[in-house]
This record gives sequence, C-alpha cells and structure tokens, in this order.
Amino acid sequence: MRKELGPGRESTTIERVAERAGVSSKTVSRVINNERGVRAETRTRVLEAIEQLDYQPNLNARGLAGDRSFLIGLFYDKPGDYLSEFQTGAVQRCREAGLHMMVEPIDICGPDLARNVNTLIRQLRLEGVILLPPLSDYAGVRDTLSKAGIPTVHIAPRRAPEDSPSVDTDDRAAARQLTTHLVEHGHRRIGFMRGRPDHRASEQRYLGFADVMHARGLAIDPQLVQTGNFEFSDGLECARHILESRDPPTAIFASNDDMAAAAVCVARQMSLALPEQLSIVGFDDAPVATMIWPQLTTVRQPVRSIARIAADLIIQHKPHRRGWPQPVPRPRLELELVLRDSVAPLSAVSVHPPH
Amino acid sequence: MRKELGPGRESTTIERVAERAGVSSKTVSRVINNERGVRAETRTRVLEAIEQLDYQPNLNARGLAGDRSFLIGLFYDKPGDYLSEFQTGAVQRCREAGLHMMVEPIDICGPDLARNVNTLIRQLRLEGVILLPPLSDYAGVRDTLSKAGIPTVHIAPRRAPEDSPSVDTDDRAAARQLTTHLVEHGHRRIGFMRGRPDHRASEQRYLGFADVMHARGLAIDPQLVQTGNFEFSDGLECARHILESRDPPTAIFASNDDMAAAAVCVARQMSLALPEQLSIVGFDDAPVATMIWPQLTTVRQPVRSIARIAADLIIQHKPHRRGWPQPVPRPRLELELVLRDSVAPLSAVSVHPPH
DNA sequence: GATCCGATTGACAGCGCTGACACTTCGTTT
DNA sequence: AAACGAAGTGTCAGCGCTGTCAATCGGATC
Repeated sequence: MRKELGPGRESTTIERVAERAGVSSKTVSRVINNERGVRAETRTRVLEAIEQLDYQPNLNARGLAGDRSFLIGLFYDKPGDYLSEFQTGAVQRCREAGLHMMVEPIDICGPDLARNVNTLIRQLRLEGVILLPPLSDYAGVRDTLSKAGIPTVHIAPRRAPEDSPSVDTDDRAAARQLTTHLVEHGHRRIGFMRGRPDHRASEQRYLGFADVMHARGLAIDPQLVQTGNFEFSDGLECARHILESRDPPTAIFASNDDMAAAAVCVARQMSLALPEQLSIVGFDDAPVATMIWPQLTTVRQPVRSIARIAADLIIQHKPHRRGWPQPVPRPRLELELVLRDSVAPLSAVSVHPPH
Repeated sequence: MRKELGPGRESTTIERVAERAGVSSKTVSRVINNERGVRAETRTRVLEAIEQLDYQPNLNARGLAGDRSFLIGLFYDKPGDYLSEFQTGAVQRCREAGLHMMVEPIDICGPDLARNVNTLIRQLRLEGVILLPPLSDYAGVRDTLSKAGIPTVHIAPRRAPEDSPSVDTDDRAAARQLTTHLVEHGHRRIGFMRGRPDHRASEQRYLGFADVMHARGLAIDPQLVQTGNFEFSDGLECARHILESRDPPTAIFASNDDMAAAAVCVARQMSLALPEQLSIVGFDDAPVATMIWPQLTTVRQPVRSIARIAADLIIQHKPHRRGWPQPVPRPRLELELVLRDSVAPLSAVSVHPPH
C-alpha cells in the first residue's frame, strides 16, 4: 500500500524505536511528548534509541491521533519588510516549542474572506492564529476565528477584543517623545502626516503628537495635518500640501518612515536644505530610514520581540483549553527613540524661500 | 477519546458526506481528489453534499493515509521585501493546487544546518522545497534535500544542479541594457558596485556590465569596482571609495537598489548635483528605488512571477514521482528596464568639484 | 441471449501515532 | 504483614482518510 518512497526516505517508525529501547511504543510516545511518568533511566534509553535511529515522529500521525496540528497561522494583508521580520521572529519562538508556522496572505478585499479563512483553519486545524494589522480589526476574520474557537492573538488592534489577547506598543508615548524632541529643538509649527485610518498606530501616533502640542499650548493647524495611509506615494501628496501651504511648518512629523522619506523628497525638490530648513521625523525605523540622507530620526519598532511574544501567547495558551486566563494578557511594549540626522534646531536661517 | 472541541468545531467527516450523498466514503474521497472514474452525476451529488455540510477534509488524515503532506517548503536566509513578495506569489499558486506553503528561515551559519533541514523535511514530509538565493547554492542544504529525494527548485543558483530545476532571470542581458543606457548618455568612465559574491546575480550583473564596456572599448578601472554585498551600509563604503578616487566616474552602476541608494547618499554628502553631476543606476526595483530622489533608473524584478513559476514546477512535478522529466526545466525570465530620474546625459557641467 | 470489457463503486485494512484504561511495581501506611 | 496508592508501563482501539482489490453495472460483441 505504501507509495514508493524516494531513496533515504524509509521512515523510522515509533515501533522501531520502541523495539530498540526495549519498551512499548506508548512509552516512546510519552518521551516524545515530554509527558511525566517515565522513569529517568527509561527516558534516557528511549532518547538514545531515537538518536541512534535518527527518528523523526510523523506530524501527520501525531496530529491525527492527538487531534492537533502543531501549526500556528500568521495572517497578513500586505507583504513587506515588517511581515518578513515578524514571521522570522515568530518562527523562532515556534521552533522552540516544536510548532510550525503557516504564513498566509489574506485578501481583505476578496469576496469570500470568511470562507477562505474557514477553509484554512479547518483543513489545517490551526492551533492558533496571529493577526497582523489591519487584519486584527477586521470583523470578518475575527468572527470567523472566534466562532471556530481558535486562540487568536491580535497585533496592535484598534479595539482589542475582550476575550482574546493582543500585543501592543506604546505608540502614543513614543509619539509624545518624538514631538517633544521637535518642540525642544524650537519647532512650534509642525506638520503631521497621518497613516492608514484602519491602523491603531495611526490614531495613537496622532494622539501622542496632539498631547504634546496641547500641553505646550501650541496650535495644530488643520492645513498641516494630512492623511497618507502609510504609503510613500500618498506621502508625496501630503508633503506637498503641507509644504506649499501659505504658512509652511518648520518640521514635519510623519507617521511612518516611508512617508517621512516622501517628505524628504518633496523638500529636496523644493530646494529646502535638510535638516536646516525643515526637520522631519518618521516612525518604525524601517530600512528606508537609514537609506536616505539625512537619515531619519524615528522610533524603533521591536518587531521580532513583538512576534516572539505573540507566538508565545499562543503557545502558553495551549494548556488552558478553551478560553484565555482571566485577565486576558495584553502586553504593551515600550518604544525607543532613534535620534539621527533629520532634526535640526530651529534657527534664524530656517526661513522658507517664498514660492 | 476525542478531546473536547471548541464551539463550532464539530468536524464533518467524510462518512457523513458519503451518507448524505448516498455513496461510500471512498467515492467521496475520489471526488475530493479529483480522480477519474466517477460518474458525472455521482460527482455532482457528492459535491452538493460537501457544499451543504460545509465539509473540509482533514489534511492530517489525508496526509497520513496517502503518505503526502500537501506542504511545500520555502527556505530563506534573510528576511526582507524580496522574501515577502516571493512568498505571496508562491502561496497564490499553491492555493490553486490545494497545497500549503511553509516558509522557513534557515540559518546558514547555524551549526546544525543539515540537521535542521532534515528535521523540517522529515517531520513535515514536505512534498517539495523552493530554495531562495543564496541557499540555492549551499551544498549543505542541497545535499540534504537531494539525499532525502525531495523535489527542489532553485532560484537563481550560481551553479544549477543537474538533476533539479531552477528559475532564473537574465540578469546579464539586463545589465547590458542598463550599461548601454549609461554609455549612450555619454558616460565613459563608470563605477561598479558588486553584490554578495555568493549570489549568482552578482556575477551576472557584473558580466553584463563588462560585456558592454568591452564591446565599446571602454576601460574598467579596478579602482572603480567595489564589492558591497548588496547591503546599504557596505554601499556607503564603496561609493566613497569610488567617488573619492583620484579620477572619479561620471556614473555608477550599483548591483542593487540598496547600494544605489547608498551611492545617492554619499554623492549628496559630497554636494554633487544628481543626476547632473553623477548618474546612478540600481537593480531590482526595490521599494527604496522610488523612495529617494532622484528616483532610480533600475531593472524590475518580476518576483511574484518567479515565485509562481517555481511553485508551479513543484506542483507539476508531482505526477512523475521520482526524478524530473528530461530535460530538467530551467525557465529564464527576461527583465525589464525601468527608466527614472537618476541618469542624465553627460555634459560639460558634469565635472566634479575638486576635493 | 450469453459473454466480455471497461467504467463505476464499495469493502476493508491500515497509515503512525495517542487517549483511555488496565496492569505491574514498589515504597508506604496501619 | 496485609492493604494501599502512586508511579511507571503496556494493551488496544481508533483518529479520518486512501490504497488495494473485489464486486457490480451497463453496454458492445458475437
């Protein structure tokens, strides 16, 4: 019945290991699953046999018999650097726990969103899912997952679901620091480029900015607040609006580095000297932050740590079976400012040439 | 025996579908696997039952019984934009074939490279593996895979293995075009920044450059050829070397956009007007290519297409069982120039200020 | 009308492992 | 010294599906 296997694929079964160690297959199973109730000496013997035979348990069989899958899903919307960093971190943590990671693009615009998600989780029998923003806020995905009873961790959701954990960063506090940094360099009139409205980060970053402006009694000119959806191309537009306004700012706070890069481009096209005539800050410490000149003052996003923590939440959840512990864990990480070259103190020089 | 399942997880089995359709489970199985030898009317009936019951076959069980896994591996070395684009393309193709993709970071520097790979492929029983560069040239990985008899597709390997397919792009031809473009804009003295030596792309891009230079009887000054490993930071170094040399070039060919961006930075720091005083071209059409000013003239890499083709090769391979068809497929894609703003015709103005 | 053949369908074992539970030891308790 | 309980180990069925092979069906053949 077995299909012809390629060379070197004759799989060692648990039985063979058992035989060699002089125990039953069940005991080998116990050792593999690290269950208690195996005498230390027996365990050693089994481990040796496994080693010698170079035995690798068959995940399909383990899954079928134990009604598990050893699989965690990572659902994303848009590929990019963030995703690939995240998945790398998450996989690391998963490996320690003997789990694997399925990285799946989910098209929010697709017609059968819920259907696709359903297929994924039920065919694969995922043991947990991590939702990257903005998926972490999409009802279609969230509901499907929750109806299916799949442990889910939401990354930076705008509204954290009551019954499942989330991992957050304190973007608001970081935005405050960044704004303070600008203000302390003498900037009073500051432009702001908002991100995608469906990201929590967008609102938090703006709020942090507003916090400081208000606290210092500085006005926020609506003309200088534009929404760029975290995209470089949109950022170009926004930057133009802001810089070509009647009374342009001396600094711009962009909600991410891509948009900050856009601001840099526009400023350069307008022949502004950077950072002397215009200070710019970004957010995320994306690759582009150090690939342009001046290098961006920004906020480092500890993506891999977030990923590890998220994976860990799923892994730790396993024992509970059904329902998260009370209270539902909601770790929030502090962000760290990265001071580089794109901010300069406001001086007499920084007057825009008329246009 | 069954573990308590969460709400909504009572799984419909193949038996229930069979019952509803009034056939045996085996027939349902045939329909699921799209086997021939099922009367059209029966097939319809089964399909209806599947639909009504919202049945999702259990992959673990299918795998165990059929000695398959429905899993394809994508092994990578370094996260980044390229990876995430690639995986997105590959997953798309896989889904059409009912397969899933395991994206796995492989640490080439890690001590137990072969061991780790082995664990992955044998536990997961991957049906095929796609190797991203530079993994596609690492003997440790290649041998392990080939010994295990796993169908493998190599992306842009320096040396394509005889017995397994690879997917390539014609980097050399593209580099020729790019160089020609430069030369036709009047550039004679051109600097070159090489990529990581263990990437095929590095050598091909250089060869293409050299082809044109030789053909046109132009000298390649060794002083102006530096190796930057595809990294922005290295690119900074290289660019400095090149631009601070006694007799600096009027154009630089960087082997990827990150390094081209570095050249832009350095040039800017040296107060060179871009592109008037220095033309720069990159390669890959990475995100950064349009996030700096001037936007880079470069070569578009059809990453998703490559990914789809690679996935397809694995999928198509399935029926053959053991060994690829003769001859082993080696698709090679043409690359497309993207003309932007970083190249200017050489004119009297483009004289470097002394330093 | 009997025979034959390919097309369709079903019965059944078993993939490699784990859950439930039974059994065996062995150190304690009374 | 008998009874007891915990720890350690084994037996066995069965997870949900597919491969094998036998059975059945329908029409073409002679």
